[in-house]
Amino acid sequence: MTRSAPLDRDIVAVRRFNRFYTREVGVLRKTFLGTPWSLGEMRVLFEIAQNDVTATDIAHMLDLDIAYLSRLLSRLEKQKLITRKPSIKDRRQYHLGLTASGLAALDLANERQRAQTAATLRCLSVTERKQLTAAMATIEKLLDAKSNQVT
Amino acid sequence: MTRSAPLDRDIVAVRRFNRFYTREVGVLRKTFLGTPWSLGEMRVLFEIAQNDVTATDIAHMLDLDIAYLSRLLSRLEKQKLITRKPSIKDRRQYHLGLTASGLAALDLANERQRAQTAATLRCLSVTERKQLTAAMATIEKLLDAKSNQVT
DNA sequence: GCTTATAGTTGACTTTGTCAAGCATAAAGA
DNA sequence: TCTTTATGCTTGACAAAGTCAACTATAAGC
Repeated sequence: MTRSAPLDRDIVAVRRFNRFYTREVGVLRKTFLGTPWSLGEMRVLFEIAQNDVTATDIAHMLDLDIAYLSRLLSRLEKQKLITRKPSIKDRRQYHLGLTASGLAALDLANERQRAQTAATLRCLSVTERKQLTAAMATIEKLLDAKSNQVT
Repeated sequence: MTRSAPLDRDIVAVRRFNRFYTREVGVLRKTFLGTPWSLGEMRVLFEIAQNDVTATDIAHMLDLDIAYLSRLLSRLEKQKLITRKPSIKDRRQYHLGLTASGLAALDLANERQRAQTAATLRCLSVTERKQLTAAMATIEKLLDAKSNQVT
């Protein structure tokens, strides 16, 4: 298999960045930024906050196993972070909603994440921040266009 | 708490990129690109391939719990991917090494990752690829400088 | 009404990950 | 040399994450 040298170099560069960035972002792996909740719980709370969703909706959006999600939701309900109201239209479904505690948990996580990002950015000058966000926009644009082509 | 509007915009931009990129990279979460091994197993195999390492070395490099690692290594040994030779100098230690199968597994993962990256890049023009890698280099440079300041 | 599809639960299981206790060996100090 | 302490690794016990198959209840198509 013959490879073009410049493409090879680019592949190496991209893989290098992937490793770098997963390490960079990976801080929030275990407990979510010092909150008592995990990243998974947070993502589920976030989806529930968006709109009127069911378990199946969330499973699709977050690519979670429905069985795992069912137990996760039970736990969240036991912790009084969410409510499950049986649907009237379809009695197999439950409409999920946040409680006040659930909303507060989400707000806390949001603020923690904001603060962490802010701490990072404060070490940069205005010019550097502009460079950073421009570079991020460039990557998003190029990779998004790519995945549209693939799909 | 008063916030500068430009900083606020940058924070939003960075968090947006974080979500974007974790989604982008997140494909390799469960099984590693269709190989029968997990990301964790691959990372361990990768470290073992580097040089003459012990369990403690790997635990430090990958920030893994030594107990978890011990079991993971047992599993890899049972699968004939690695060897554990007792050290002569220090009889508490084991020198870890890859078997032929282990090396093959690593090669396969490597090639899969390469192929995936290549597929992404092939959708871009040479100019776009240059823009992409330049943007990645910019981000690495800015964020690495940042974390050096913090530390 | 019968069949099939869908929403969700439950049981059984593996993997990931953490913590504490324990064993053997090595290193340091008396 | 003998004791103490530190180190490398294993094991037990546990919780959370995640998968798969079986199951119940309801909905929808024919």
